[in-house]
Amino acid sequence: MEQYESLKLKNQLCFPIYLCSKEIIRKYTPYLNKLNLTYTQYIVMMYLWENKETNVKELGKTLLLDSNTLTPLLKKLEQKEYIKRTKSEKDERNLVIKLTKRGENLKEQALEIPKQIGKCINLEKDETIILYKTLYKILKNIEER
Amino acid sequence: MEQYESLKLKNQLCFPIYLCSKEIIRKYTPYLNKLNLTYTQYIVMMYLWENKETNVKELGKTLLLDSNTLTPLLKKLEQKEYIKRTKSEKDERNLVIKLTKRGENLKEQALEIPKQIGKCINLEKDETIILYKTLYKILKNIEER
DNA sequence: CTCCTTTTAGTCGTATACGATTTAATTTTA
DNA sequence: TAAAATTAAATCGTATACGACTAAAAGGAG
Repeated sequence: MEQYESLKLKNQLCFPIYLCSKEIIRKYTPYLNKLNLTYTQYIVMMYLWENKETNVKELGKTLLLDSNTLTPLLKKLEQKEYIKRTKSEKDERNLVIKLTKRGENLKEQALEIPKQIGKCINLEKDETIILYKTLYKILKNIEER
Repeated sequence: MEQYESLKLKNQLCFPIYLCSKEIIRKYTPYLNKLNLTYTQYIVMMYLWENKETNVKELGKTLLLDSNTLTPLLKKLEQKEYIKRTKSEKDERNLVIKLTKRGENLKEQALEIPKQIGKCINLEKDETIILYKTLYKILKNIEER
């Protein structure tokens, strides 16, 4: 066992995670282009398709992103008229983020995407479940320490 | 079963991969700061600690990055005097990338990092192995189609 | 040998990602 | 209730990440 074994790329766990993240997102790109969305914009839209209304703080807590990333991204989504950004009346520090009709309608077109990506990733059902569980375990472990 | 179930964030596989990538890299950051490296610079250094000499093409093939990302990154590593960039004499299209003594020495300090990150991720041995295999399977599947 | 193609880096524009700081609104506390 | 502390979003600077394009060098066919 060599002294620097632990520093070899093939022994890193984060490296294939980093690669998978990049490469899967690359696979999303042609489908997302059709909807005029980037991957990060897409997961914001997903959150809104589920929740209808949110704010920067809440969204950031789910996506693990901060206002420094979200503010410009949300402005872009507003430009595309997929969302509306308005100050909350109850608490003007809060920004209310809502889907527009157009943003809501996009959901229909998006339905094709998970199918296509699933085909690309092409794992067995049980592999997928284990992977999924392990990833969320890592996230839980990391946030703890 | 709801019609839009497949578009919920909790049913996405890429989403936790994307989160894990970001969050693990966030954990790396304080350790990498001590070495004055970013995560991407770190994996470039890892490649060089293993291979001593490379070029943009070869490096990009391993890290799945292109010259548009690597060129500025390598220039920064050269500024820090961790690497040297020189045109190949045999083929002037090729850029020879080599460690400096200083870059080589950094390896010693880096040894602590995998230990610390391992503690953070905190998976069982067999979980790690399965995760690792599944991730490389995804990468293989993706590059195929 | 010369033109054409291929290969390798580099450049440019856009979009995250994030640490650090700022601004404005609200809440707490003395 | 006025000052201090907290909170939410925005701003700023730096560093990827990547599609599209450019420039320069090398290789190959006629």
